Amino acid sequence: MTIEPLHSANNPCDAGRCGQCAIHEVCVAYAVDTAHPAQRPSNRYYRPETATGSHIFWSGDDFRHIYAVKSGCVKTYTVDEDGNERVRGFYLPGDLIGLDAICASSYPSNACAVAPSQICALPYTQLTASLADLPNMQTRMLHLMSKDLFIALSLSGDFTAEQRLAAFLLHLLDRERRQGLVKDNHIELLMSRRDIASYLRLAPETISRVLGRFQKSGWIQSQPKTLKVLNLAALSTLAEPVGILDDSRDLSLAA
Amino acid sequence: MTIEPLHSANNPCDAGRCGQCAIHEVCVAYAVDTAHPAQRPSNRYYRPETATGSHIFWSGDDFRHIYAVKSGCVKTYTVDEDGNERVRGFYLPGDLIGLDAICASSYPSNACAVAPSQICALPYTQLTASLADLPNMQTRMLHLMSKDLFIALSLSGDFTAEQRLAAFLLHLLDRERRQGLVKDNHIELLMSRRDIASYLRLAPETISRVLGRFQKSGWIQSQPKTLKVLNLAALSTLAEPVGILDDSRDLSLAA
DNA sequence: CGGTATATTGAAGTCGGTCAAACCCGGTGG
DNA sequence: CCACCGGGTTTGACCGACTTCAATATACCG
Repeated sequence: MTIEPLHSANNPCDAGRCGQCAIHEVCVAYAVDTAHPAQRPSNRYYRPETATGSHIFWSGDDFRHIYAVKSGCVKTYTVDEDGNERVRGFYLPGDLIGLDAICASSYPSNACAVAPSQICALPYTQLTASLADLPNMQTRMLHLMSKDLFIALSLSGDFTAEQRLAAFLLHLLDRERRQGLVKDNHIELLMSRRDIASYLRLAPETISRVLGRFQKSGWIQSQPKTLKVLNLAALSTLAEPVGILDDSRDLSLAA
Repeated sequence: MTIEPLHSANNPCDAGRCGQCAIHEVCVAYAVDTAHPAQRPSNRYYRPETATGSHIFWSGDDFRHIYAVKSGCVKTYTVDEDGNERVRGFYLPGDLIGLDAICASSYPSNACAVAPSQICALPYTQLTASLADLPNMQTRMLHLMSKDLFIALSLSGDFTAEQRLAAFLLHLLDRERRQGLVKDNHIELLMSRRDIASYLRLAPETISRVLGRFQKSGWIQSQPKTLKVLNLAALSTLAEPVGILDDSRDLSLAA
């Protein structure tokens, strides 16, 4: 179930900034441009770089756009009445933010950059219009939503702290590897321990402890902002029950 | 963000069994027929009733169809190497099964009827073809996937047993109410305690205990296969942090 | 009816959470 | 250059919610 790139070699949009974007081959925003070349320049969705901590939208804001991540990392999160923050998802280059808002009139969560990020805003109405024009893009859209659903369902299971963290690390490694960012199984942790903990339904202390155990076992080399995987097999075995590492499933940039 | 019914009053497909189906107004299968009237009879997707315990597909089966639930209830579940079963979702009339397989070549879970169920099988290729023809249907499809994603993300949070079970019961009540099946806040529990427990990441014993507590508080009247909600407000307050009860979000049949 | 699966109830155990203190590291300013 | 500061991270001790194990009760179905 492979997907062909959405662009053609001599597409007029390539003149714009989109064509130079690292992820344009798999970008839905780029595809929208391709469908509407009359509306050049093709970088009309492009926004200035979003700084760490800046918000893209807030919970309750009117749902108007789907956001495509070009670079960096974004988290979505909710805050309950006691002020507890809960991270619902991390979004890396190629991901779309706001898909869980389509069934509503407003966003169900806040979206905030956890690293300097480049984001494109796609008007939802225009996006759906383009989907009808471009069968390839419709396919890609369904794939992206299916992927998100699959990951959410997989990770929502009842696993040990070790299993969930192992799965998370391997998923990150896989994503970064496909972006060509990985050298020697070296992962860059763009998000804080606290955010990882919240995402995995664990306490930050637990993250520290588990990483400590992994390190003591010689499976990883842990540093605050980066992390090196030394024993992929051990982590894979541990993470297997979570099920998001199945190779037949393309959960990467291109999915 | 309301969606108009997909059928027109004098649609030729109404002659088939689909037109008499209780959920045809919101059924994607019905919409596929509407898009291809030449291929009548319209009930070609219809399958004989699936008995309780019968499987619709198995994990690893080639992904070819999306299944639409017309009546009854289906669960999807995985089994890890230790034989532990984990329920990933319950599917009620109007729901689509297999959306998390779109990004893969095979189904990631087993699907099994937990009550006598009527199921329609939609070939995925034909479904995507129809999506391009019918803007309304594309919208509906995106809504359905968004809804599933939203629910999965919401329920995947780290909540107490009480919160999760309250949210589950209210969600069930809401769904059954919209089907017109609810009389006097009386819920029919088509699935077993064990399945509910697995779905909510709890032990079956915990389900019993919490239901016992709810009953002792006078909030519900609990019976093995049915359940009556006596204090909706109390349950709603409890379930609020889970967030799947937001009225602005149409998570029902029609979403 | 009896037999089996499911549901309930009780007692003991465990994993991860909470709370508190120590540590580390980058940034600031003297 | 170094002392100080403040967030994030790490580590330890204790605690609590849920699980597990075991026994009983109830419902279902031939």
